[in-house]
Amino acid sequence: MAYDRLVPVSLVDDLVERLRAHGLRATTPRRIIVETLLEQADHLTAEDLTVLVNVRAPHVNKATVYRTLEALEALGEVYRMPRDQGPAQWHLADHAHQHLVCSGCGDVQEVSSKDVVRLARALRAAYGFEADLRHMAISGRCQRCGGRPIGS
Amino acid sequence: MAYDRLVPVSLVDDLVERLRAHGLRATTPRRIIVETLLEQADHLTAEDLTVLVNVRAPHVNKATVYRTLEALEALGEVYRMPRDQGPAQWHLADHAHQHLVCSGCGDVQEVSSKDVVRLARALRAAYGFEADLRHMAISGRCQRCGGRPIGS
DNA sequence: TTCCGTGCAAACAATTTGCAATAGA
DNA sequence: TCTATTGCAAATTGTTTGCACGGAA
Repeated sequence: MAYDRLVPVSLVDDLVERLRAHGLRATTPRRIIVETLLEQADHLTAEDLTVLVNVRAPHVNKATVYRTLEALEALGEVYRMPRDQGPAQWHLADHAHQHLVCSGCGDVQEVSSKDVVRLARALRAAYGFEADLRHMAISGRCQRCGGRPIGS
Repeated sequence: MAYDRLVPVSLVDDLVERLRAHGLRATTPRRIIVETLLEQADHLTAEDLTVLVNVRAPHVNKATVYRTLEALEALGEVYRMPRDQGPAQWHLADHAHQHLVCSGCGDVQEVSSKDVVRLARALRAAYGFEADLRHMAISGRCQRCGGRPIGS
């Protein structure tokens, strides 16, 4: 491997090991995809991820990236966040947080609020619904966009 | 008009009038789309809506339905709810409610909780983010699906 | 040796767009 | 009349799939 590592090998191994624990094979493309994913702390699209992966491994195909993301999603290791327009964004599920999605500029801000936990408790009590707090997108206007019309 | 009205004409007029107030024309296709939308209290996809509209007006095109929904969305009259898989669902914005989307069976439940309002207040205070509560989808597991794996 | 995972290309689903004809103001 | 809106078809975008080969177990 000729490139610099931005993420400890152990973290990559850890995630790849979890793939193997579910009967999936630890292949080179998957290893590179996982490593790239871990380097990018925040959200990115399948397309973004493919481009980044291809810097290191030009032969790795878009379809493989999709299939790997799908596999990781099934294991609960990553989340897919569909958006109003454009491709879905993916992010690691390794920490609980919520997304504030601005309908003005499209910016996504990660937050964490104990009021979210309270809301989840209320939903469980009232409807028996187990809310997944690591997978929550709240639409609205960020401070910068305020009341301005979309796209300005 | 030969078909039965399930929705008061005034409601349709009202929404069509709001289109006109924004410089948009009150055309027959738009009127039928709006009327059909008002009849369907809950969520439906652009495809669903097109089929329903075509029962009355077979010539109205899918593209027109999309363009009308887009126009109504820009006016804040309807909301688009993108989903993990499959087409987006649309609903009227005439009442505030939240969506509990079950990742097991795909079911969408409408709820309303004062804890949501509390959460919105907290987000405004902490981040200056104006959450749009009429446009909120919470993922998780409904009571029926509980801990069962997806698809079962 | 077995068969899962891959690259490639083609299919697919949802949505958007270009354009000439039509119809609202 | 003037121009927004429409139907139609084709283009785009994002994602999934079929298949034969290659590599992990």
